[in-house]
Amino acid sequence: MRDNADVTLVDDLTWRGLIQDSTDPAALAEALTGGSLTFYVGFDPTAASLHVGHLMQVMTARRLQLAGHRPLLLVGGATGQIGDPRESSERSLNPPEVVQGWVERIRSQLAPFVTYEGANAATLVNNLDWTGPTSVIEFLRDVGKHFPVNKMLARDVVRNRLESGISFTEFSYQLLQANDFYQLHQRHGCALQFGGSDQWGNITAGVDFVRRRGAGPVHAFTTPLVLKADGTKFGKSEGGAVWLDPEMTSPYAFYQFWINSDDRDVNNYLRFFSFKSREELEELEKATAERPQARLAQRALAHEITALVHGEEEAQQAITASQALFGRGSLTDLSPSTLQAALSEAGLLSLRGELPNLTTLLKESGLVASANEARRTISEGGAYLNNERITDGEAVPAVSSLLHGRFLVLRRGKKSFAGVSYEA
RNA sequence: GGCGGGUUGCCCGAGCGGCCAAUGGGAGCGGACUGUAAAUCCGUCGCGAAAGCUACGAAGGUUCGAAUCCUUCACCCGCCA
Repeated sequence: MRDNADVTLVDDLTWRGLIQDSTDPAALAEALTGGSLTFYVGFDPTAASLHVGHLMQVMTARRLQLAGHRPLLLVGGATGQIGDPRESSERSLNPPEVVQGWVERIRSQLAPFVTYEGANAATLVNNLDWTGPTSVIEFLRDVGKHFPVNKMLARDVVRNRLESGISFTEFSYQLLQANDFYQLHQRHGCALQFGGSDQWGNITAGVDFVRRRGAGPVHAFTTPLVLKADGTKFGKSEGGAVWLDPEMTSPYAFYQFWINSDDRDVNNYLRFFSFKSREELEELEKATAERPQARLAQRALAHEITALVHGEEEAQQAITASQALFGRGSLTDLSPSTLQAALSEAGLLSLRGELPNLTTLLKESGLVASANEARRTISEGGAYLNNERITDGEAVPAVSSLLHGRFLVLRRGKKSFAGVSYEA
Protein backbone atom coordinates (compact mmCIF):
# COMPACT_ATOMS: atom_id res chain seq x y z
CA MET A 1 0.00 0.00 0.00
CA ARG A 2 2.82 2.31 0.87
CA ASP A 3 4.57 1.49 -2.38
CA ASN A 4 1.70 2.71 -4.43
CA ALA A 5 1.26 5.86 -2.44
CA ASP A 6 4.93 6.71 -2.73
CA VAL A 7 5.19 6.12 -6.41
CA THR A 8 2.51 8.67 -6.86
CA LEU A 9 4.32 11.04 -4.51
CA VAL A 10 7.30 11.31 -6.84
CA ASP A 11 5.03 11.54 -9.86
CA ASP A 12 2.95 14.14 -8.11
CA LEU A 13 5.94 16.26 -7.12
CA THR A 14 7.20 16.05 -10.66
CA TRP A 15 3.86 16.93 -12.19
CA ARG A 16 3.55 19.93 -9.90
CA GLY A 17 6.98 21.10 -10.96
CA LEU A 18 8.27 21.01 -7.42
CA ILE A 19 11.58 19.40 -8.21
CA GLN A 20 14.17 21.70 -9.67
CA ASP A 21 17.47 19.98 -8.95
CA SER A 22 18.04 16.69 -7.27
CA THR A 23 20.72 14.21 -6.43
CA ASP A 24 20.48 10.98 -8.43
CA PRO A 25 16.77 10.98 -9.41
CA ALA A 26 16.52 7.20 -9.51
CA ALA A 27 18.04 6.83 -6.05
CA LEU A 28 15.82 9.62 -4.74
CA ALA A 29 12.70 8.02 -6.16
CA GLU A 30 13.72 4.70 -4.70
CA ALA A 31 14.36 6.19 -1.28
CA LEU A 32 10.96 7.85 -1.31
CA THR A 33 9.36 4.60 -2.31
CA GLY A 34 11.09 2.33 0.13
CA GLY A 35 9.16 3.22 3.26
CA SER A 36 9.05 6.15 5.62
CA LEU A 37 12.00 8.43 5.06
CA THR A 38 13.17 11.08 7.50
CA PHE A 39 13.75 14.41 5.78
CA TYR A 40 14.60 17.94 6.80
CA VAL A 41 14.07 21.46 5.58
CA GLY A 42 15.45 24.53 7.29
CA PHE A 43 14.23 28.05 7.92
CA ASP A 44 16.53 30.81 9.07
CA PRO A 45 15.09 33.41 11.40
CA THR A 46 15.78 36.58 9.40
CA ALA A 47 12.52 38.24 10.42
CA ALA A 48 9.79 37.88 12.99
CA SER A 49 7.65 35.84 10.64
CA LEU A 50 7.79 33.58 7.64
CA HIS A 51 6.32 34.98 4.44
CA VAL A 52 4.52 33.49 1.47
CA GLY A 53 7.83 32.70 -0.22
CA HIS A 54 8.50 30.17 2.54
CA LEU A 55 5.23 28.41 1.81
CA MET A 56 6.90 26.54 -1.01
CA GLN A 57 9.00 24.68 1.54
CA VAL A 58 6.31 24.47 4.18
CA MET A 59 3.78 22.96 1.81
CA THR A 60 6.28 20.57 0.31
CA ALA A 61 7.16 19.32 3.78
CA ARG A 62 3.47 18.80 4.45
CA ARG A 63 3.11 16.96 1.17
CA LEU A 64 5.94 14.60 2.06
CA GLN A 65 4.50 13.95 5.48
CA LEU A 66 1.06 13.22 4.04
CA ALA A 67 2.79 10.65 1.86
CA GLY A 68 4.16 8.91 4.93
CA HIS A 69 7.57 10.51 5.45
CA ARG A 70 8.85 12.00 8.65
CA PRO A 71 9.59 15.75 8.77
CA LEU A 72 12.29 17.45 10.75
CA LEU A 73 11.54 21.14 10.58
CA LEU A 74 14.66 23.06 11.41
CA VAL A 75 14.73 26.61 12.61
CA GLY A 76 18.20 28.07 12.34
CA GLY A 77 19.01 29.46 15.74
CA ALA A 78 22.69 29.13 14.83
CA THR A 79 22.70 29.84 11.10
CA GLY A 80 20.34 32.77 11.65
CA GLN A 81 23.09 34.41 13.66
CA ILE A 82 25.60 34.02 10.84
CA GLY A 83 23.70 34.87 7.65
CA ASP A 84 23.55 32.97 4.38
CA PRO A 85 25.43 35.08 1.82
CA ARG A 86 23.17 36.79 -0.66
CA GLU A 87 24.06 37.93 -4.11
CA SER A 88 23.75 41.63 -3.36
CA SER A 89 25.75 42.41 -0.27
CA GLU A 90 26.83 41.50 3.22
CA ARG A 91 24.01 41.18 5.72
CA SER A 92 24.08 43.08 8.96
CA LEU A 93 24.11 40.81 11.97
CA ASN A 94 21.05 40.72 14.19
CA PRO A 95 21.56 40.65 17.95
CA PRO A 96 21.45 37.07 19.29
CA GLU A 97 18.50 37.78 21.57
CA VAL A 98 16.52 39.15 18.63
CA VAL A 99 17.28 36.04 16.60
CA GLN A 100 16.29 33.92 19.57
CA GLY A 101 12.93 35.67 19.72
CA TRP A 102 12.39 35.07 16.02
CA VAL A 103 13.26 31.40 16.42
CA GLU A 104 10.45 31.01 18.94
CA ARG A 105 7.93 32.76 16.74
CA ILE A 106 8.86 30.81 13.64
CA ARG A 107 8.74 27.51 15.50
CA SER A 108 5.18 28.14 16.55
CA GLN A 109 4.34 29.37 13.09
CA LEU A 110 5.57 26.19 11.46
CA ALA A 111 3.90 23.94 13.99
CA PRO A 112 0.38 23.70 12.49
CA PHE A 113 1.47 22.60 9.04
CA VAL A 114 2.55 19.15 10.07
CA THR A 115 1.31 16.61 12.57
CA TYR A 116 3.14 15.32 15.61
CA GLU A 117 1.12 12.16 15.90
CA GLY A 118 1.61 8.76 14.43
CA ALA A 119 4.50 6.76 13.09
CA ASN A 120 5.87 9.61 11.02
CA ALA A 121 5.40 12.38 13.57
CA ALA A 122 7.21 15.60 12.84
CA THR A 123 9.91 17.08 15.06
CA LEU A 124 10.95 20.71 15.36
CA VAL A 125 14.71 21.06 15.67
CA ASN A 126 17.13 23.92 16.19
CA ASN A 127 20.70 23.83 14.91
CA LEU A 128 21.82 25.94 17.85
CA ASP A 129 21.41 22.77 19.92
CA TRP A 130 24.46 21.15 18.35
CA THR A 131 26.27 24.13 16.90
CA GLY A 132 26.16 26.19 20.10
CA PRO A 133 28.16 23.79 22.29
CA THR A 134 30.80 23.07 19.63
CA SER A 135 34.22 24.63 20.24
CA VAL A 136 36.08 26.42 17.48
CA ILE A 137 38.88 23.86 17.54
CA GLU A 138 36.42 21.02 17.34
CA PHE A 139 34.55 22.68 14.50
CA LEU A 140 37.65 23.44 12.46
CA ARG A 141 38.97 19.93 12.90
CA ASP A 142 35.79 17.93 12.43
CA VAL A 143 33.97 20.06 9.94
CA GLY A 144 36.38 22.55 8.37
CA LYS A 145 38.87 19.90 7.39
CA HIS A 146 36.38 18.41 4.94
CA PHE A 147 35.88 21.63 3.00
CA PRO A 148 38.31 22.48 0.24
CA VAL A 149 38.36 26.26 -0.01
CA ASN A 150 38.82 26.12 -3.77
CA LYS A 151 35.46 24.36 -4.02
CA MET A 152 33.81 26.78 -1.67
CA LEU A 153 35.07 29.68 -3.74
CA ALA A 154 33.58 28.17 -6.88
CA ARG A 155 30.03 28.50 -5.59
CA ASP A 156 28.07 31.07 -7.59
CA VAL A 157 27.08 33.31 -4.73
CA VAL A 158 30.56 33.33 -3.30
CA ARG A 159 32.16 33.93 -6.66
CA ASN A 160 29.93 36.92 -7.26
CA ARG A 161 30.64 38.26 -3.83
CA LEU A 162 34.40 38.08 -4.28
CA GLU A 163 34.14 41.32 -6.25
CA SER A 164 32.04 43.23 -3.78
CA GLY A 165 33.44 41.59 -0.70
CA ILE A 166 32.33 38.86 1.66
CA SER A 167 33.16 38.37 5.32
CA PHE A 168 34.62 35.17 6.66
CA THR A 169 31.46 34.85 8.73
CA GLU A 170 29.18 34.52 5.72
CA PHE A 171 31.74 32.51 3.83
CA SER A 172 31.55 29.93 6.62
CA TYR A 173 27.80 29.61 6.41
CA GLN A 174 27.79 26.56 4.19
CA LEU A 175 29.87 24.61 6.68
CA LEU A 176 27.22 25.12 9.32
CA GLN A 177 24.40 24.02 7.05
CA ALA A 178 26.39 21.05 5.79
CA ASN A 179 27.07 20.03 9.34
CA ASP A 180 23.37 20.34 10.14
CA PHE A 181 22.60 17.66 7.59
CA TYR A 182 25.22 15.40 9.09
CA GLN A 183 24.02 16.00 12.64
CA LEU A 184 20.43 15.28 11.70
CA HIS A 185 21.56 12.19 9.89
CA GLN A 186 23.34 10.97 13.01
CA ARG A 187 20.72 12.01 15.51
CA HIS A 188 17.50 11.35 13.64
CA GLY A 189 18.48 9.19 10.70
CA CYS A 190 17.69 12.03 8.32
CA ALA A 191 18.31 10.91 4.75
CA LEU A 192 16.86 13.73 2.66
CA GLN A 193 17.15 17.49 2.61
CA PHE A 194 15.24 19.81 0.37
CA GLY A 195 15.08 23.56 0.11
CA GLY A 196 14.71 26.45 -2.29
CA SER A 197 16.81 26.36 -5.43
CA ASP A 198 19.05 29.06 -4.00
CA GLN A 199 20.02 26.51 -1.37
CA TRP A 200 21.37 23.96 -3.81
CA GLY A 201 24.99 24.82 -3.05
CA ASN A 202 24.51 24.55 0.69
CA ILE A 203 22.54 21.37 0.32
CA THR A 204 25.02 19.57 -1.88
CA ALA A 205 27.77 20.69 0.48
CA GLY A 206 25.84 18.79 3.14
CA VAL A 207 25.43 15.70 0.97
CA ASP A 208 29.17 15.69 0.27
CA PHE A 209 30.00 16.26 3.90
CA VAL A 210 27.89 13.34 5.06
CA ARG A 211 29.64 11.12 2.53
CA ARG A 212 33.11 12.35 3.46
CA ARG A 213 32.42 11.42 7.03
CA GLY A 214 31.58 7.95 5.91
CA ALA A 215 27.86 8.14 6.52
CA GLY A 216 24.89 8.02 4.24
CA PRO A 217 23.86 7.76 1.57
CA VAL A 218 21.62 10.82 1.75
CA HIS A 219 19.50 12.51 -0.89
CA ALA A 220 18.47 16.03 -1.75
CA PHE A 221 16.33 18.10 -4.03
CA THR A 222 15.34 21.72 -4.45
CA THR A 223 12.08 23.41 -5.28
CA PRO A 224 12.07 26.05 -8.01
CA LEU A 225 12.01 29.74 -7.35
CA VAL A 226 8.45 31.00 -7.76
CA LEU A 227 8.49 33.29 -10.76
CA LYS A 228 5.86 35.78 -11.78
CA ALA A 229 4.89 36.31 -15.38
CA ASP A 230 5.40 40.06 -15.16
CA GLY A 231 8.93 39.62 -13.90
CA THR A 232 8.36 41.15 -10.48
CA LYS A 233 9.19 39.31 -7.31
CA PHE A 234 6.73 36.80 -5.93
CA GLY A 235 5.39 37.53 -2.48
CA LYS A 236 5.14 41.28 -2.47
CA SER A 237 1.95 43.25 -2.26
CA GLU A 238 1.25 46.94 -1.69
CA GLY A 239 4.54 47.87 -0.26
CA GLY A 240 5.87 44.92 1.62
CA ALA A 241 6.17 41.22 1.98
CA VAL A 242 3.10 39.10 2.58
CA TRP A 243 3.68 37.56 5.99
CA LEU A 244 2.11 34.53 7.55
CA ASP A 245 1.77 36.30 10.88
CA PRO A 246 -1.80 37.66 11.07
CA GLU A 247 -0.56 40.68 13.03
CA MET A 248 1.82 41.59 10.22
CA THR A 249 -0.46 40.74 7.30
CA SER A 250 -4.13 40.42 8.11
CA PRO A 251 -5.95 37.31 6.89
CA TYR A 252 -8.01 39.63 4.69
CA ALA A 253 -4.89 41.12 3.08
CA PHE A 254 -3.48 37.63 2.79
CA TYR A 255 -6.58 36.42 0.99
CA GLN A 256 -6.49 39.48 -1.26
CA PHE A 257 -2.89 38.74 -2.16
CA TRP A 258 -3.83 35.37 -3.59
CA ILE A 259 -7.03 36.40 -5.24
CA ASN A 260 -5.11 39.04 -7.15
CA SER A 261 -2.88 36.45 -8.78
CA ASP A 262 -2.16 36.98 -12.44
CA ASP A 263 -4.02 34.58 -14.76
CA ARG A 264 -0.68 33.48 -16.13
CA ASP A 265 0.61 32.55 -12.69
CA VAL A 266 -2.38 31.10 -10.94
CA ASN A 267 -2.10 27.58 -12.31
CA ASN A 268 1.48 27.36 -11.16
CA TYR A 269 0.54 28.62 -7.72
CA LEU A 270 -2.16 26.01 -7.44
CA ARG A 271 0.25 23.25 -8.32
CA PHE A 272 2.81 24.52 -5.85
CA PHE A 273 0.61 25.41 -2.92
CA SER A 274 -2.66 23.55 -3.21
CA PHE A 275 -3.41 20.06 -1.94
CA LYS A 276 -6.13 19.44 -4.45
CA SER A 277 -5.60 16.45 -6.68
CA ARG A 278 -4.22 16.61 -10.16
CA GLU A 279 -7.69 15.93 -11.56
CA GLU A 280 -9.28 18.76 -9.61
CA LEU A 281 -6.57 21.17 -10.62
CA GLU A 282 -6.80 20.29 -14.27
CA GLU A 283 -10.54 20.81 -14.05
CA LEU A 284 -9.97 24.25 -12.53
CA GLU A 285 -7.40 25.16 -15.13
CA LYS A 286 -9.83 24.32 -17.86
CA ALA A 287 -12.67 26.30 -16.30
CA THR A 288 -10.39 29.27 -15.82
CA ALA A 289 -9.14 29.18 -19.36
CA GLU A 290 -12.72 29.23 -20.61
CA ARG A 291 -14.00 31.97 -18.34
CA PRO A 292 -11.02 33.83 -16.92
CA GLN A 293 -13.21 36.65 -15.66
CA ALA A 294 -14.86 34.29 -13.18
CA ARG A 295 -11.44 33.75 -11.66
CA LEU A 296 -12.35 30.40 -10.26
CA ALA A 297 -8.72 29.42 -9.93
CA GLN A 298 -7.85 32.55 -7.97
CA ARG A 299 -10.81 32.03 -5.65
CA ALA A 300 -10.00 28.41 -5.01
CA LEU A 301 -6.37 29.21 -4.41
CA ALA A 302 -7.04 32.12 -2.06
CA HIS A 303 -9.59 30.16 -0.09
CA GLU A 304 -7.48 27.06 0.34
CA ILE A 305 -4.25 28.77 1.27
CA THR A 306 -5.88 31.26 3.62
CA ALA A 307 -7.74 28.44 5.35
CA LEU A 308 -4.59 26.42 5.74
CA VAL A 309 -2.55 29.29 7.11
CA HIS A 310 -5.17 31.12 9.18
CA GLY A 311 -7.94 28.58 9.62
CA GLU A 312 -11.23 28.08 7.85
CA GLU A 313 -13.04 30.59 10.02
CA GLU A 314 -10.66 33.41 9.20
CA ALA A 315 -10.79 32.43 5.56
CA GLN A 316 -14.57 32.67 5.55
CA GLN A 317 -14.41 36.10 7.09
CA ALA A 318 -11.92 37.23 4.49
CA ILE A 319 -14.22 35.91 1.76
CA THR A 320 -17.27 37.58 3.22
CA ALA A 321 -15.41 40.85 3.66
CA SER A 322 -14.12 40.70 0.11
CA GLN A 323 -17.59 40.07 -1.25
CA ALA A 324 -19.04 42.90 0.78
CA LEU A 325 -16.40 45.42 -0.25
CA PHE A 326 -15.97 44.36 -3.86
CA GLY A 327 -19.54 43.29 -4.48
CA ARG A 328 -21.48 45.51 -6.77
CA GLY A 329 -24.38 45.89 -4.41
CA SER A 330 -24.77 49.17 -2.62
CA LEU A 331 -23.01 49.56 0.70
CA THR A 332 -26.30 50.56 2.28
CA ASP A 333 -27.61 47.10 1.50
CA LEU A 334 -25.09 45.50 3.82
CA SER A 335 -26.25 44.69 7.30
CA PRO A 336 -24.47 46.45 10.15
CA SER A 337 -22.80 43.24 11.27
CA THR A 338 -21.57 42.34 7.79
CA LEU A 339 -20.30 45.85 7.26
CA GLN A 340 -18.57 45.93 10.60
CA ALA A 341 -16.95 42.54 9.99
CA ALA A 342 -15.81 43.52 6.51
CA LEU A 343 -14.35 46.81 7.67
CA SER A 344 -12.63 45.16 10.60
CA GLU A 345 -10.88 42.89 8.16
CA ALA A 346 -9.83 45.77 5.96
CA GLY A 347 -8.79 47.94 8.88
CA LEU A 348 -11.16 49.89 11.05
CA LEU A 349 -10.44 53.24 12.66
CA SER A 350 -12.53 54.13 15.70
CA LEU A 351 -13.35 57.78 16.22
CA ARG A 352 -15.48 59.77 18.59
CA GLY A 353 -16.19 63.42 19.04
CA GLU A 354 -15.57 65.80 16.17
CA LEU A 355 -15.25 64.20 12.71
CA PRO A 356 -12.10 65.37 10.93
CA ASN A 357 -12.02 66.33 7.26
CA LEU A 358 -11.53 63.76 4.53
CA THR A 359 -7.83 64.45 4.02
CA THR A 360 -7.19 63.72 7.65
CA LEU A 361 -9.43 60.68 7.61
CA LEU A 362 -7.53 59.17 4.70
CA LYS A 363 -4.29 59.73 6.52
CA GLU A 364 -5.51 58.43 9.87
CA SER A 365 -6.98 55.33 8.29
CA GLY A 366 -3.58 54.43 6.93
CA LEU A 367 -4.72 54.43 3.31
CA VAL A 368 -2.19 57.14 2.58
CA ALA A 369 1.07 57.93 4.30
CA SER A 370 0.74 61.69 4.61
CA ALA A 371 -1.68 64.54 4.19
CA ASN A 372 0.13 65.50 1.00
CA GLU A 373 -0.47 62.06 -0.38
CA ALA A 374 -4.12 62.26 0.61
CA ARG A 375 -4.55 65.52 -1.27
CA ARG A 376 -2.68 64.16 -4.25
CA THR A 377 -4.82 61.04 -4.33
CA ILE A 378 -7.98 63.15 -4.13
CA SER A 379 -6.84 65.40 -6.96
CA GLU A 380 -6.05 62.30 -9.01
CA GLY A 381 -9.59 61.11 -8.46
CA GLY A 382 -8.48 58.05 -6.57
CA ALA A 383 -10.16 58.58 -3.21
CA TYR A 384 -13.66 57.49 -2.37
CA LEU A 385 -16.06 57.83 0.52
CA ASN A 386 -18.81 55.21 0.54
CA ASN A 387 -17.94 54.47 -3.08
CA GLU A 388 -18.43 58.08 -4.15
CA ARG A 389 -15.40 59.88 -5.49
CA ILE A 390 -14.12 62.53 -3.12
CA THR A 391 -13.54 65.91 -4.74
CA ASP A 392 -12.98 68.14 -1.75
CA GLY A 393 -10.46 67.01 0.83
CA GLU A 394 -11.37 69.82 3.19
CA ALA A 395 -14.96 68.66 3.45
CA VAL A 396 -16.09 66.94 6.61
CA PRO A 397 -18.38 63.96 6.03
CA ALA A 398 -21.99 64.75 6.84
CA VAL A 399 -23.56 62.82 9.66
CA SER A 400 -26.10 61.62 7.14
CA SER A 401 -23.35 59.83 5.23
CA LEU A 402 -22.69 57.51 8.15
CA LEU A 403 -23.87 54.04 7.16
CA HIS A 404 -26.18 52.67 9.80
CA GLY A 405 -25.39 55.85 11.67
CA ARG A 406 -21.87 54.64 12.44
CA PHE A 407 -19.67 53.61 9.54
CA LEU A 408 -17.75 55.27 6.76
CA VAL A 409 -16.11 53.29 4.00
CA LEU A 410 -12.94 54.86 2.66
CA ARG A 411 -11.30 53.57 -0.45
CA ARG A 412 -8.12 54.35 -2.28
CA GLY A 413 -7.90 53.30 -5.87
CA LYS A 414 -9.75 50.17 -6.74
CA LYS A 415 -8.69 47.78 -4.05
CA SER A 416 -7.59 49.48 -0.86
CA PHE A 417 -10.31 49.85 1.72
CA ALA A 418 -10.45 51.16 5.25
CA GLY A 419 -13.33 51.78 7.56
CA VAL A 420 -14.21 54.38 10.13
CA SER A 421 -16.43 53.60 13.05
CA TYR A 422 -17.79 56.75 14.60
CA GLU A 423 -19.58 57.65 17.78
CA ALA A 424 -20.52 61.19 18.66
C1' G B 1 51.25 51.20 3.82
C1' G B 2 51.11 54.55 -0.92
C1' C B 3 48.31 56.56 -5.08
C1' G B 4 43.72 57.22 -7.68
C1' G B 5 38.24 56.86 -8.01
C1' G B 6 33.67 56.78 -5.47
C1' U B 7 29.39 57.51 -1.47
C1' U B 8 22.87 61.56 -4.47
C1' G B 9 15.79 60.48 -3.05
C1' C B 10 12.78 53.10 -2.56
C1' C B 11 16.61 51.24 -6.58
C1' C B 12 19.77 52.63 -10.81
C1' G B 13 21.78 57.11 -12.19
C1' A B 14 22.71 62.61 -13.91
C1' G B 15 24.10 67.15 -11.66
C1' C B 16 29.90 69.74 -10.09
C1' G B 17 28.66 77.48 -6.67
C1' G B 18 22.66 80.45 -7.42
C1' C B 19 17.57 78.92 -12.41
C1' C B 20 18.20 72.05 -7.48
C1' A B 21 13.32 69.21 -3.55
C1' A B 22 17.49 68.05 -7.41
C1' U B 23 17.37 65.67 -15.31
C1' G B 24 16.33 60.56 -16.82
C1' G B 25 14.93 55.33 -16.14
C1' G B 26 12.78 51.52 -12.99
C1' A B 27 9.63 50.37 -8.87
C1' G B 28 5.42 52.49 -6.29
C1' C B 29 0.72 55.17 -6.37
C1' G B 30 -3.79 57.15 -9.08
C1' G B 31 -6.93 57.54 -13.68
C1' A B 32 -8.84 55.47 -18.43
C1' C B 33 -9.82 50.38 -20.48
C1' U B 34 -11.19 45.63 -17.80
C1' G B 35 -12.37 40.69 -14.67
C1' U B 36 -10.17 43.23 -7.66
C1' A B 37 -6.18 40.09 -14.31
C1' A B 38 -2.47 41.34 -18.16
C1' A B 39 -0.90 44.74 -21.82
C1' U B 40 -1.36 49.87 -23.19
C1' C B 41 -1.94 55.12 -22.65
C1' C B 42 -2.14 59.41 -19.28
C1' G B 43 -0.98 61.56 -14.64
C1' U B 44 1.71 61.48 -10.06
C1' C B 45 5.76 60.51 -6.89
C1' G B 46 10.12 64.37 0.58
C1' C B 47 7.17 66.65 5.01
C1' G B 48 3.92 70.77 5.88
C1' A B 49 -2.72 74.23 4.94
C1' A B 50 1.01 77.76 4.18
C1' A B 51 5.21 80.40 5.52
C1' G B 52 8.66 77.12 5.62
C1' C B 53 11.33 72.68 7.16
C1' U B 54 14.30 68.43 6.32
C1' A B 55 17.33 66.08 2.45
C1' C B 56 22.53 64.76 -1.84
C1' G B 57 27.88 59.24 3.51
C1' A B 58 29.21 62.10 8.73
C1' A B 59 31.10 66.46 11.14
C1' G B 60 33.11 71.15 10.55
C1' G B 61 34.54 75.39 7.27
C1' U B 62 34.68 79.06 2.90
C1' U B 63 30.75 82.08 0.57
C1' C B 64 25.49 86.85 0.28
C1' G B 65 24.46 81.70 -1.41
C1' A B 66 26.93 74.67 -1.50
C1' A B 67 24.62 68.30 -3.64
C1' U B 68 28.37 71.23 -6.11
C1' C B 69 34.65 74.42 -3.22
C1' C B 70 38.03 73.28 1.35
C1' U B 71 39.31 70.20 5.94
C1' U B 72 38.78 65.93 8.92
C1' C B 73 36.36 61.19 9.66
C1' A B 74 33.79 56.61 8.04
C1' C B 75 32.78 53.09 4.38
C1' C B 76 33.34 51.02 -0.73
C1' C B 77 36.08 50.14 -5.40
C1' G B 78 40.60 50.00 -8.31
C1' C B 79 46.10 50.16 -9.05
C1' C B 80 50.89 49.68 -6.69
C1' A B 81 53.60 47.57 -2.34
